[in-house]
Amino acid sequence: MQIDDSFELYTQLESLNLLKNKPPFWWPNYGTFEVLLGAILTQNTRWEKVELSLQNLRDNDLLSLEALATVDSDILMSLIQPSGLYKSKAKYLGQLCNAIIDQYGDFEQFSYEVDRGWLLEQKGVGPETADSILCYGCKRDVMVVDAYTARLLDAFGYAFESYDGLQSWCESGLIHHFETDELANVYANFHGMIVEYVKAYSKGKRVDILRLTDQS
DNA sequence: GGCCAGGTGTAAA
DNA sequence: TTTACACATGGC
Repeated sequence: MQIDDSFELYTQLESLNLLKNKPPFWWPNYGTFEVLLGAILTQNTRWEKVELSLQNLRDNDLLSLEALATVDSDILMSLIQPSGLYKSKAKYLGQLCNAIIDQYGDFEQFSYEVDRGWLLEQKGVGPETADSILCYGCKRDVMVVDAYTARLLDAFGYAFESYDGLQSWCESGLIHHFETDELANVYANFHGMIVEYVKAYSKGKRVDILRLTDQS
């Protein structure tokens, strides 16, 4: 069996109830400033390590735009050390927080006004991080794709040349099946389901798609 | 012990 | 314009 479009994949994933024990819209603290931190900290790093760093920041009252914009960089580095790549991440986080304050004032305004182009201009923010911030932090109708997404679709015989190509395939199959104001939540859950599926049903780098194809 | 994780920036070729 | 490597920690 083949997956013809992303809507078919989406409905198959939904039937597996993969998000039942997850936070709403998958990413912890969806729609808050904390998502922005997680998006940077999780780069090439396991989420459990990000949680350690976030807890360190919380214990030091640093989970705010203003606090992170001014905190001493040595302190920041030591608190996010569990997530690895901590020197770069500390620098990028500080710069990003300062840029947001300069450009938008606060996180709420940022979340309404920021666009993908502005995020991509910031050091340390590539396509996946930008889209994670837009989708899970700013509640925008943007689909995050990543190595898990590519791996799952590879198992169905799909290959994409670029991040944008993969993203377009995911979004275009869904866009006509939902109301415009539903898309942000649909994309958020879709990406979350993909990650959870691949985590649950992979052996090494091979994804077992039988769990999906067996459904129908 | 080597490969990998919810990537990105930079410098060679 | 593509490719290779560094960034850093810890799980398996």
